[in-house]
Amino acid sequence: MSAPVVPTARRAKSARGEGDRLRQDLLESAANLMATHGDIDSISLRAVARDAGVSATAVYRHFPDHITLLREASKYCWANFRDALADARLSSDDPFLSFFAHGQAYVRFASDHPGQYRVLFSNKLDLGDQPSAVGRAAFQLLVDDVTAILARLDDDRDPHFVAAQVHTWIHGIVDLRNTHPDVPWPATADLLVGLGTALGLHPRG
Amino acid sequence: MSAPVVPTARRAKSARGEGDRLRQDLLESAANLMATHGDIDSISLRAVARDAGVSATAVYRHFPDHITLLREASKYCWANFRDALADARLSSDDPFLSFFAHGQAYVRFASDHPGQYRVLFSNKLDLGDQPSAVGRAAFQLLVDDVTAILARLDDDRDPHFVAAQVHTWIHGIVDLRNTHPDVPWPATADLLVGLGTALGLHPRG
DNA sequence: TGTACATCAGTGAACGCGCGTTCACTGATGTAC
DNA sequence: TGTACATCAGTGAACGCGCGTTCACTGATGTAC
Repeated sequence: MSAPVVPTARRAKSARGEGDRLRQDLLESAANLMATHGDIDSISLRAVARDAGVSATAVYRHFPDHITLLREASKYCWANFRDALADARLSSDDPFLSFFAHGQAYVRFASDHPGQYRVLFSNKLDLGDQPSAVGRAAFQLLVDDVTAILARLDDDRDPHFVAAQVHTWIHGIVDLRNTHPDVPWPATADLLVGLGTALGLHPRG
Repeated sequence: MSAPVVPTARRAKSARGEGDRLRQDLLESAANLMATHGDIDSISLRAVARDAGVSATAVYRHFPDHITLLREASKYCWANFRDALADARLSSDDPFLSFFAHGQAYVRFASDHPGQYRVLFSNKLDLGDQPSAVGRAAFQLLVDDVTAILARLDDDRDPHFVAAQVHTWIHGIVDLRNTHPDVPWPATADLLVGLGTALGLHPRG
């Protein structure tokens, strides 16, 4: 039923005190597997170990069990997402540009790492509070952008509501494109411009 | 790792010539498992058989293998979706009412059968052409609604583009709500009204 | 400077499990004569 | 009307597999004396 199991090259043993390197490598491997596979809880501990070039038992030196490995890998994806958004932060304080840059970073993350994106926003695994804290922070970033834009436009709509409109719509755009690449969707850029127009978030004039 | 395996009540054997009843029951069971589980390709043949109260080998009387069972179950979900939309068809030919009824039916299907919805719109399984034919038909229904509405409004936007806007947005709304029920989203009804307003699809006056 | 020893970063065999699939079978029911 | 037989709708044991996890181990490296 699954792909044939092909061991990758054996990983060189870490030097004395550098044992944490394997931990990072395992998280990387898990994130890569998510990126290609797209579904978090069918990724096996042994597959992650194989991808990292290490025996399955070596994983237990760094994670107490399978589920914790997956949870930590999910946090790792959230951290990547946060970094991608942070990198898009502009020195300019133009709220329209900031909004646009964040939107672009969001869409790019989703299309560059579709599996990781699915882990973040289409994940059934119970992960505790930490990752959703990053999610809330990202949403707050969006609320801030929208608040600044509405202020510039003298628009008295509720920024939280408009931010929720933006998020639900963008998610739909990138999720449908990721899961149905065969369907002839309009270009993402056109849909994003259309979003800004429909929601009245473009600069006037 | 998984839930303990509890056999359900043994199913009574079908009478002579009614062997196809089990086939339907297996599809029902698979759809139910998808509805609770939400992920199609980690549903085992044995779990479906167990849910139907039948031995694993009995499945092979109706489906050649595991993957075909899942594919047929996916088609079954698509048929359910099509029926849900068809039931929403109104005798009225008011395009605004028709659009609203279809939207409501879409959202209700997604919230009543989140697992089946995920199978339709967030599914990685390769299923051939048949189900996406239903998907295209459903999208065409949406295009028809939008075309009629734009005609009434003397609006010259491209109906395909506007329909894609509607679909991406509605998908984002229901998908985020299904996968993140804990997040305090605005009410779905408010988001749908907001969608109609933002996209200029409400009747004038 | 040597050496005994503790620690670190792993390995490999083994377990019991659920899985998909194959195989030979069973028992009820319809049908030909 | 009886009876032999074919067919139907399944069952249950068995297989090899990958899985998560446990266990005893190995070999390199740092450290106390």
